[in-house]
Amino acid sequence: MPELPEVETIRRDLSRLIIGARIVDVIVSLSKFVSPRRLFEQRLVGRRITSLKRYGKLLVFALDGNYALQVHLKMTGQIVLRHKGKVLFGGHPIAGLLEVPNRYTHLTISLSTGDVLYVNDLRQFGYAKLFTTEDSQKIVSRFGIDPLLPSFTFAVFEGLLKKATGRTVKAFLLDQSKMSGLGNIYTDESCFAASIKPTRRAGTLTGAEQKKLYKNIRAILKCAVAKRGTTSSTYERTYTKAGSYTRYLKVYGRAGKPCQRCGRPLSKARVSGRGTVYCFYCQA
DNA sequence: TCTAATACCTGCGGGC
DNA sequence: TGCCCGCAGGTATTAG
Ligand SMILES: [Zn+2]
Repeated sequence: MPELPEVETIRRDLSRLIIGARIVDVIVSLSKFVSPRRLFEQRLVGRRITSLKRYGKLLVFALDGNYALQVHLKMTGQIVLRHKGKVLFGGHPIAGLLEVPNRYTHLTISLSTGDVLYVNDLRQFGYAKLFTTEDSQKIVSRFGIDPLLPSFTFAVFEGLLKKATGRTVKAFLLDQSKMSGLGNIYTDESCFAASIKPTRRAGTLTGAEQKKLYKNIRAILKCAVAKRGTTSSTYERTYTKAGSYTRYLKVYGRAGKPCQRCGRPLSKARVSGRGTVYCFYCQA
């Protein structure tokens, strides 16, 4: 589900409402969703939320008392904040399911503001893990560079490519230890924009192709963040404005449909274990 | 050490 | 209608 732009959208929406709030109650409905299972509730209650940060696709709630709560939404996770009778919604949309809590709610956190935070996940791949600040920092430091940071220069990108010459471009872009934040949507979109087949080996890219890929990754992610990401649902009776990047998608979800550049039908293949859409003719 | 395949889950839509 | 299959915005872990 959510990739960098969608997680960043959640982070921005939530930050305004939860920073400074204190956790007054915690309910765990699926014990394997959280860690540590035994002490989770006890350690959280009474903490104040001091910041909300994003590392790639991971959200980190910093808490006073030297704790950090890491929440990953994986494929189908959502975060919903009940605020003054309405809900603020982020992550993977489930059509027609706006009530909270619901059968996919695994974690409920009540705040001193009266708001309630729900973490839902249909496929249960996601997690909420509580660490000390130091342990959390250690985990996050192993992540690849965030492609939206100013420090992610072309030289850095080139260096990463050199260390993965044998891998497909798709596998390389999806590898969160190289860069963190790209997922299946934005990987395919970046490859199309750069006219590179996702099946190409990273080591076969020309200098010009490397540059084009780098530029398009940044441009696409920036645009997607500005558009609040890619979401297909509308959100009535909520505070949430839907993500509108959907209408900019050139290949993702368009297999068999005409390529917007050459008009021929887009191809679909399995690359690096993921459904992959590309134009056989426009992408070299 | 590197790369690829598999496991983890539930639900949906298409084909028979 | 119901059953079976493949597929879904991710990533630890395992296997080669
Ligand atoms: Zn084309």
